[in-house]
Amino acid sequence: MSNSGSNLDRLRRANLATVLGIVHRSRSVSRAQITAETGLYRSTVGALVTELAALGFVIEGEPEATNRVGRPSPLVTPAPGVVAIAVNPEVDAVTLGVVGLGASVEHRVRHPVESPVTPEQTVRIVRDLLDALRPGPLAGRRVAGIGIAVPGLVRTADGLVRLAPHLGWRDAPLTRLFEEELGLPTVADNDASLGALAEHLFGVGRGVDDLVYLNGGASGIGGGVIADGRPLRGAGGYAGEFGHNRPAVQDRTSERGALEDEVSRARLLAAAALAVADEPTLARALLGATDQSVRDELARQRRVLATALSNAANVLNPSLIVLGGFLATLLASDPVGLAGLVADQTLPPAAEGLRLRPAALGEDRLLIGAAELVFAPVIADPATLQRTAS
Amino acid sequence: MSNSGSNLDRLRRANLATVLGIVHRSRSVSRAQITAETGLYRSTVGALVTELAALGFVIEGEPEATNRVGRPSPLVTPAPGVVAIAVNPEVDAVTLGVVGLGASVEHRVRHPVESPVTPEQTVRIVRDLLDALRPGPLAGRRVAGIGIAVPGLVRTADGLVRLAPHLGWRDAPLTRLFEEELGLPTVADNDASLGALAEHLFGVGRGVDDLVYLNGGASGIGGGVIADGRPLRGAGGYAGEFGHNRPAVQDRTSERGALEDEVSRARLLAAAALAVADEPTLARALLGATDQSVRDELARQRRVLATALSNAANVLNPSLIVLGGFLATLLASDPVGLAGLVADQTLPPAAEGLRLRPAALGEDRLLIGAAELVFAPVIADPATLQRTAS
DNA sequence: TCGGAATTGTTGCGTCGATGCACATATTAC
DNA sequence: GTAATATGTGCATCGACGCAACAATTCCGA
Repeated sequence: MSNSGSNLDRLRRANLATVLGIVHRSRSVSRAQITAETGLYRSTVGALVTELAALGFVIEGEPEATNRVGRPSPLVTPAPGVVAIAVNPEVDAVTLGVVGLGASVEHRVRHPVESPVTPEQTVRIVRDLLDALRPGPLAGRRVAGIGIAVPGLVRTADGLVRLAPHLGWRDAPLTRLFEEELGLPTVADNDASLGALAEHLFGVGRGVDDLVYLNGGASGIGGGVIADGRPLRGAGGYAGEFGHNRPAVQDRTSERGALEDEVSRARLLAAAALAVADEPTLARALLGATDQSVRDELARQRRVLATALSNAANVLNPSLIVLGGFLATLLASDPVGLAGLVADQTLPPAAEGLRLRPAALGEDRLLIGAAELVFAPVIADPATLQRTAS
Repeated sequence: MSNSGSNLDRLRRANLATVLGIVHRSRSVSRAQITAETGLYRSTVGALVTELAALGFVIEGEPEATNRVGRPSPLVTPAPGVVAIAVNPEVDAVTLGVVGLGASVEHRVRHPVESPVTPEQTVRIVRDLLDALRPGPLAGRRVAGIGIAVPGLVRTADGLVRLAPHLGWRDAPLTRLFEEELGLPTVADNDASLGALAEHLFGVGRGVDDLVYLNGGASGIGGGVIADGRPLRGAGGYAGEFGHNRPAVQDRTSERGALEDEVSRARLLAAAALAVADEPTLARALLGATDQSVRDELARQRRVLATALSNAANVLNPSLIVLGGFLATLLASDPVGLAGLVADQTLPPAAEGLRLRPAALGEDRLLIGAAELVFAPVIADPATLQRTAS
């Protein structure tokens, strides 16, 4: 109730944020490009970049060799001194990443576990991993905070994990635990929402302001939405749960009829007669199959998926739908066919501008998304991050 | 590519916009309240209000009689001198409204037509209506522009009506026609999207930043979404078309299976054995019915609607779903039952924070929404609107 | 090889918006 | 009637960006 007005301080902070955001998203830009993109004057951009450099966020390097007249403009790049810790607890492992500005994943550790971890165990594992990294990748670096990609519903306001069925978590105060035990600012969000964010900023969705991301994994279908260039979170932060939607299905094969009951990795494994398989293996088996039953199951799942995607397209009118995990395999099994099914059930004007694409970022996706969560407030107000080393 | 930076000009404009926005949404606030809400200093708010008054957007009136110590703070209210023209072409009439800041509908004219109008006829009707109003309600007022609520898909970027099936319009350059013929800046959007905006700002959705609005009319079901306090438009502006979605339906009664095929006013009229009826008549007939077949049809439609609403709630996680038209009647026929069906199919955390409510604004809704479209840029930059009279 | 054109960094100054103090003003409480 | 409280008003100050002039660096053509 006391902050909608703006003053010189905020003006400065907003411009610092704009410049740092450009450097972050572009990974490397000349000062002249920043001038053009912001519309600010040369001298102002100079001062802003100098301040960001003094704060340790960017470094000014040698100009790029461009073949144009005029004085070369120095290249501004993210400083390697600031990193975020990205954490992704899953049923079979806890993955930790050290991610710098510009979404550079500088280190990744996968810590396998035999049974799903508790929140407390997750904290301990992360602490041990961080202790091990401190002499190496973390030496002399400022840790801006910890970002956690949770396979479940996270109340984003306070990082309470309301429900993570496959981990067995329920109303777990995850970020509070991390902040108390590790003393680092911690934020958490749903994994698929972070995947959407990562693909939007650094993947196939670069420059696309309205996209839907759907990921198919062993534990179901998760999703995230970018609307008008910003993550769509909803009132509590639970938005994007496409997997639990009930689309119209011609020949229902499950009782509940939710998207993730009808379109599932388990059914694909069964159709391909595989017990367990990693994603590339499953994709090869499915895409190379000549067996009619396999192709029928692929076609059935494509039909159900198409209706769900059309429902999303009618409501959200994205210009891009990004598919990850086995949903990318479903797309690859018949890209034109799936796109046609979607177009048939989508209002023509909305269908016109719609593309379907496989996700691009691979295994770094969730780490980049989780780091983005950490960097967002830092970029929004660079001056607040303390200079004290980690 | 040259505007993300901010400067003193923008700072001033942003603060003017903030203050005018507060006055617009609150209809009447004291300067002290503005000071508290913006966090700006007294003297700054004073200067801003004075400038807005000089520009003719607000007036400072007598302080309200509050029983508190201290010097009374003058009341700031929207000036009646600035109005928007709201237009809503429908199959059987063209409605025009004169709407002031603060969403005050000062005048409304309904111009019945025998057959659906063309875009060109709409322009002519509006011109004639405006000519008639000029000596009266428009005398001495500045017209900020024209906002059109179209029952169809509108490409918001340029106001091209891609498809308005019930009017028979297709790729009609509506706003261009208006601007050429009437010389007033014109904007257009889907009617339900504007309904959502109006309910968010001045209806049941006041203060709710994440809501879904669904309206049931004779021509089908339209919808609009407010996400994070802003209208969700999508890439082209076609978002919110819930009516064309295909939710899972237990006993499908239509071939296509779209929501608006299964949940329709025509089926309710048939069940109530009415040929034609206005909304209150239909509501009375349905809610007072003891006939089992009527109650069965209501229950059937509620079941289908519940699945569609759950799908929306899972994806968008709103804290409020607003139902208008005959959908409000469906809600009224069993509020607890419908809410229960929705909760059953929605993820528990998302269902927890979700309310279902009937729409509040009545027949002014679309006019207010359309006027909002006109006022938005004016509020964002008050200094641009010319002082020249209409 | 050299000079002109083009582009961009650098520096100092001007402009302008918000702030905060001191003071004036208006109301309530006692 | 006086004290306390809250708010409007005028003025000096601070600080951020824009601008103009100059310097630096490159390309290009004679």
